[in-house]
Amino acid sequence: MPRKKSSTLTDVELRLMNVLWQIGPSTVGEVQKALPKKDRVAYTTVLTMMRILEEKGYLDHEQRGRAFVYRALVERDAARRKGVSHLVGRLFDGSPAALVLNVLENEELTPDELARLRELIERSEER
Amino acid sequence: MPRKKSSTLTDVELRLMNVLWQIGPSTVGEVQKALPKKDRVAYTTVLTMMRILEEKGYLDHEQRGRAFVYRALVERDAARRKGVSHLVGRLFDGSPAALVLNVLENEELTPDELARLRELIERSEER
DNA sequence: CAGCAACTACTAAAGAATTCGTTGACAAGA
DNA sequence: TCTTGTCAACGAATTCTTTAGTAGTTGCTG
Repeated sequence: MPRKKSSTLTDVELRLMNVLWQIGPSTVGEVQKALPKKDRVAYTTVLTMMRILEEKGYLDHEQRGRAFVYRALVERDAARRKGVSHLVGRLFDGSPAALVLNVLENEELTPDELARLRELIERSEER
Repeated sequence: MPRKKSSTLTDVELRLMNVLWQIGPSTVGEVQKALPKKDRVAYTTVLTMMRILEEKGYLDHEQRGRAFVYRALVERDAARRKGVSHLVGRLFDGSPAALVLNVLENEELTPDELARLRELIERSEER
């Protein structure tokens, strides 16, 4: 039977969204030029993806001169939250704490980062 | 032109892998019955997915009587690490600390969990 | 004004993911 | 033996994802 539309941004979509989040509302050409040379795709590919992203409700555009200026409708932070909760649901039995534990155990954090996290936790514990 | 094969487990694949990680090596029938009724799929669907997962190297099987007993070749923890680093790369500029911060800010953790995380951090800081 | 450059719209195409049906083998029981 | 149930193999059908070409428009430049 059919296949369900993915509820999250795909990798390629995310590459484009990341550009928009970084440099703000941009035309297709600007977005394409902002892509790292490593995985730069054709102009028309970016164009198509932008159209699709707009169809999916992630983007908006308005005309500026002859070009379309695309703007992210989804905030980066919202996308992050969604991505995290998706991952937690799929791989961590719905337990955010398990995710954090996994990261702390497997990734090397700098002393600075550790200190900030500890403070954040301590503040949470006070309440 | 073409599309690249996804380097991570897809959602549907993950549903099956989760079953195998939970109940251990199982036949197709056992896996299917173990799926939550909510998103249970047809027997042959599970069969196909298991075959694909095996092709992709995530599973292994051996004959037991007439049935195949499938076994996960990828540990849950490895999949978790991979999932996390994928997410960090796509959404958190490669910063695991940013991910942790996001979780701590957005998810409610129990006092128990907070305490455990704090201890883990304190121990990391000592070294 | 001819021609190039930038842009959008439309089209296409091919691989990937997902879901099952059909078929045929085989075994245990009536 | 015939039936019923379990199982794997195969492949069909459908949608999604990703990439990009072609055509046509418009504006700028020499």
